[in-house]
Amino acid sequence: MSNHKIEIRRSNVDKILLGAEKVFAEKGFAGAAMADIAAEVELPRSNLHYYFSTKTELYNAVLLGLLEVWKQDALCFETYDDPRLVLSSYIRAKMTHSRTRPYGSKVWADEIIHGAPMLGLRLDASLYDWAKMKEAKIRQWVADKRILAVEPSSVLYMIWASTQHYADFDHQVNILNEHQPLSDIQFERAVHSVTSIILRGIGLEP
Amino acid sequence: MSNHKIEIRRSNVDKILLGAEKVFAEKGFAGAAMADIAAEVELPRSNLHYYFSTKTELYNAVLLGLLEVWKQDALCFETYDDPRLVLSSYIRAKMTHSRTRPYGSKVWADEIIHGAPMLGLRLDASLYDWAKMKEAKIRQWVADKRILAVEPSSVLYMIWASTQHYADFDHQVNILNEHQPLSDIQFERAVHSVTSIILRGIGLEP
DNA sequence: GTCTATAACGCGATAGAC
DNA sequence: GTCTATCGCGTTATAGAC
Repeated sequence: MSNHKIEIRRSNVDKILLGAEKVFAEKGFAGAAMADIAAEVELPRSNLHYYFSTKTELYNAVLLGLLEVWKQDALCFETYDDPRLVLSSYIRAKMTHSRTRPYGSKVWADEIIHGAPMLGLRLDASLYDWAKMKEAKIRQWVADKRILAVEPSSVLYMIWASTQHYADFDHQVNILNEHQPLSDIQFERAVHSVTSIILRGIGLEP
Repeated sequence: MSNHKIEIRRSNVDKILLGAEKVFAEKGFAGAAMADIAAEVELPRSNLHYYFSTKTELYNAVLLGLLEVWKQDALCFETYDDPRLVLSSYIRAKMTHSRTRPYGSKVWADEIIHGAPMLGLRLDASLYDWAKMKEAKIRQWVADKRILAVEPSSVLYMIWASTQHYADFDHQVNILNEHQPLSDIQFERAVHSVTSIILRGIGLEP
């Protein structure tokens, strides 16, 4: 295949993945029609089937891409050791993705809420060891009396839930913000609030 | 209509609403077929249409019932004044509903995530004044120096997100709990963790 | 690689007998 | 009030021309 054609392919695939992320976020897997996605990316329906033979395959490609993105957010657990630094970096990374990839967050939430019918056992394989490592680190901080005696899983869940809320429930957030999306300043304030409540909540001075 | 028939109607309507809540939670609005709901409640499809003429009407009935349930959880904002008492009561009420009505929580989350296409402007009408009253109370606590200077909306969002997480993302929670639903004891621990992190996070000794 | 036409199917909704 | 049969639409996926 010529370089030119490879270029076309990559550009189309990327465009389709991003458009599909938006449409799946807005309508859910069952509610999203391939025609909707085709309209979003301005390509004919059958062109989508050329790159992704079924809707399920396209949806799975979107999900797998997101899994990679989420994992990046938690690299700070490996690079740092100080609980204040690790957690504030993690919260900021997740909040930033809630702002830059809100559709992705919604697709992910939708999939988990419905019991991960597509991810299936792959979720288990991706999630378990990854999350247990984070829990172990938090548990170690507790053992070393660097933070208060808290349930590690609860801390993780509160961070996931609180940060993703700004993406997944943005409709509600906007209503309560006088029907406006949060400004950059308001968003920065939200990052600060979530961070300081979590840090202080586990016994750290923010 | 005779009392007997009224009884049949009420019993059937309740059964359908509860079964529909489960199926909508598991498959989403578009993914849920009337046949699925009919199978769940063991009634013929057309019987459902007798009570709820369209799928949309049934779905709306489920949503409106949930709105009432959620509002009940926040009554403590009116009955108490002490921030510690109000917030711990609210968190407990919401956690309890996450445990007893997980399907309801998921239906609600699904609807908001997709931009409240069915609730539409009714969400606005139900949510705005209701939430602004809670924010005002938190803001007053800050003004009276009973809690730290926090963003009232962030506190609400963290409570909503953290408590609902145990229902909406139970699939993930269960995976990380060795593929078991949380036991009563584990759940009680989770309530305690969320409560103490939030309270301490805004400057209260739990 | 792109696009049109169509096959095959699932689903919501209703008509009408009981 | 209950149930069976059916209509008609929307959707996925593919076959095949260009």
